[in-house]
Amino acid sequence: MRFADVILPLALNQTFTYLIPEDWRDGLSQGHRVLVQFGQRKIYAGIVWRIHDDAPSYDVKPILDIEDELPIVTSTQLQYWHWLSDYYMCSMGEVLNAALPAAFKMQSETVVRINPELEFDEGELKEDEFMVYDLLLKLESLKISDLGKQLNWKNPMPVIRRMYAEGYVNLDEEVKGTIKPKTERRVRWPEEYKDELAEDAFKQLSRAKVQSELLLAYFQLRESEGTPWVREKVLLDKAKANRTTLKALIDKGWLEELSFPVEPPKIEVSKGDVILTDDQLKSVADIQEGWMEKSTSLLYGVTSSGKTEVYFHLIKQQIEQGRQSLFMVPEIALTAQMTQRLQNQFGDDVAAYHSRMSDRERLELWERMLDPERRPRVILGARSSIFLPFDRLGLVIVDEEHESSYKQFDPAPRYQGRDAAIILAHYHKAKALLGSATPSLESYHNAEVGKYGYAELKTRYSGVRLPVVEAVDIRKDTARKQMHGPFSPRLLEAIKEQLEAKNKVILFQNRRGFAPVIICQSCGHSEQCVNCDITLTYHKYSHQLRCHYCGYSIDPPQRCNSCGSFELKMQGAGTEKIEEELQLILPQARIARMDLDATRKKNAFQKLVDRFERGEIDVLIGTQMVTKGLDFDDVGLVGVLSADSLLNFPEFRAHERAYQLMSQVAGRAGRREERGLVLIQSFQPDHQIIQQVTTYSFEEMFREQRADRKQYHYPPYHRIVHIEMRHVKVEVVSDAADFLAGRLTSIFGKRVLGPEFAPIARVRGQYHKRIIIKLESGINLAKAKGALQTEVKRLQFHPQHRKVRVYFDVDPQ
DNA sequence: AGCACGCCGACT
DNA sequence: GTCGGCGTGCTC
Repeated sequence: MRFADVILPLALNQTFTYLIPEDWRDGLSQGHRVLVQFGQRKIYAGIVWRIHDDAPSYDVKPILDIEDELPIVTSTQLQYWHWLSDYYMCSMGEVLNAALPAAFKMQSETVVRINPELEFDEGELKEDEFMVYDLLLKLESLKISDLGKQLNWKNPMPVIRRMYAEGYVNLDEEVKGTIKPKTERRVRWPEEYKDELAEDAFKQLSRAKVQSELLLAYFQLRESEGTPWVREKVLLDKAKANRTTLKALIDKGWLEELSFPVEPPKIEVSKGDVILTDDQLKSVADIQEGWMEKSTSLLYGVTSSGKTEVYFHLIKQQIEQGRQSLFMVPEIALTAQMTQRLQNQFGDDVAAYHSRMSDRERLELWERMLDPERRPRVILGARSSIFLPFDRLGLVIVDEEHESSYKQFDPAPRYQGRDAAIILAHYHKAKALLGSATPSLESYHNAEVGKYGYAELKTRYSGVRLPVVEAVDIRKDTARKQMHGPFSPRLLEAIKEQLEAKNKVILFQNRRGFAPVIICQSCGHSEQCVNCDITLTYHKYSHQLRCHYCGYSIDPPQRCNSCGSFELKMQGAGTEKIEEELQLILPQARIARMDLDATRKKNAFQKLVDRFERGEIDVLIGTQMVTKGLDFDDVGLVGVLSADSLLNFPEFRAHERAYQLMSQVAGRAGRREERGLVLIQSFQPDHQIIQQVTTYSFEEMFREQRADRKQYHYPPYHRIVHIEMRHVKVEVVSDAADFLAGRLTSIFGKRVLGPEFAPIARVRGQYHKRIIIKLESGINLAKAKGALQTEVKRLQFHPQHRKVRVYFDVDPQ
């Protein structure tokens, strides 16, 4: 008897053992996708983790089906996923859920149908049973979840079970099928016909002018495309005919039709060799020298220094050795631009992978990567691309490695994409390269202590000089009431100057804490979310007050709900509001916004970028988005509207992040002939971070911040684990958190902080408490995590604490 | 996580 | 007395 331990896509910390039916004994291996029953009804597709013949002491269920001929997950992937689940303290099932494209995930649903065998009188049905019966007469089959929705019942299962027991209905577990490949129709001149027969055809069609033109067009296309199977769409376009005409030809037997899988369009390769400057060659050499002894190198390259060319050069080397490269970027928005550049260089050897792709596209890439014949050698992806089935991976590049969006927060696995990518490289014995214009403190530290190799790229090519960065003190302007909304006179003057000189302007507004809220002017009340401890923010496009956390939304009130006053005022300076204000002051200026709302639609980001590039926009107002990897010509001025919100953010990386963000956005300013200008408005212009930004003192910032990190026990000297506890009742979480913190303190001593309420104490109706563990480097991490897990499990034995949900976040943001 | 089972308050 | 709410425990 052979058994398979199967990973199920659930948050359960174990695999489940199933019997392998005789027929498949030799055909099943690790990484295969199998269909299994779990519990009394549910059917899931799981992944085979291990095959063995140790019969368990309990009854096992058999594997119901094998979904694919070959394993869809490689053993390297499984090992790596195991590391992820171990390190980030989550189940393999949770990793599986994050890793597999949705099209691979299968889950059964119970479907109800009327039992056709049974004869019965409708009169014998109870009222609720009749409602179900009546619905089924109309709809034939129905998922139980849909049935509940249709009848507006909370729990339809008891009624259904009763009806099933009486034999009125049948229940089936139906697993939704996998996505079929996208197809397109093609037509051809029937194979058995000689070409001479065409004369007969045209003779027969002499009175059907459109049809004979269509047939003629077919023969022309067959000639020009060199294939008998001509795509219908191409044919119809050429002949300017419609499908009815074509159908007539097919019916008469002069053409035959068949569906083919869509072939991806061939990509033209411009192949212009990557020619590197001396500086770039030097950094390539430095990177490779780092790789001699270390697996990871850091490339510190200022904006516009040509990091991309260095990346391309290294990727090209990998291709020459027949190895794959993963090129990770932090934002989906950036993949479109970069895919284009990569494809120009490497043709259809390039594939992209990110969350905006359809299920089918993601499935197709996965399958393509499993196929040695079709495997792309360059993958451009967002953080989730670490899960792909790589083979012979030689290089992992993490661009803009300092970006906080590499960290996945919810749901688990809460992984840091950059760190996970380094481990991915390790599992493939590949090399990793981290690149940034403002390296993260951790990476720069690792380079300095010799853990990473290090290379620099400090000259901006094309001779563009770094912009002048100036702090604008808005304390006096505010006191003297000289501010025009969010604009100081200095900034406004500078904008006007630039517009007169026909230069472009970028204005940066940090998103955090600047969402517009409606506040009562007499009592200070603002509308709160009913589920979360959060003020509802105003969304102009839907004219609604919305909660960012749970999506709860209401119409904006006419009068204050607390004191009844009609004096309600919009506050906060979101990008929308800044746009409006600036438009009032400068009615002639062409202003556009680049934020999450404005770029929600597909391609909206790219369209904005193109318009700005073509000079159709004078002023671009944006959030974090404008800081990321966009290179425009003729940006004369960059304005940071408020540095303070960045500096005062309550988290240990706030200062580092403020420096990075401001430096990145400043890097967007630059012109060929003149130096660009960057203005940073702040109430604390003497703040050391602002000073360091204006003087380009990365090194100084790094040392200061690192000293702080050391003093206050933060990374890279200490590792942080958050334990987050949630429950609907405050007392319940608080008691459990106090209890757990007490236990942990007895083990970890002063390494335990809290419990405290999370920054937003209540989300979706649940109270959040947080315990912070700070573990000094050098401590046995595995052992420490083991102890954490043991203590959390111990909560289960206390009835008053067991209902509290506990989540780990290792290396939180 | 999902789902079944079982115990207790609300209504016929 | 029945219904259905939710707390509890298990899933190979």
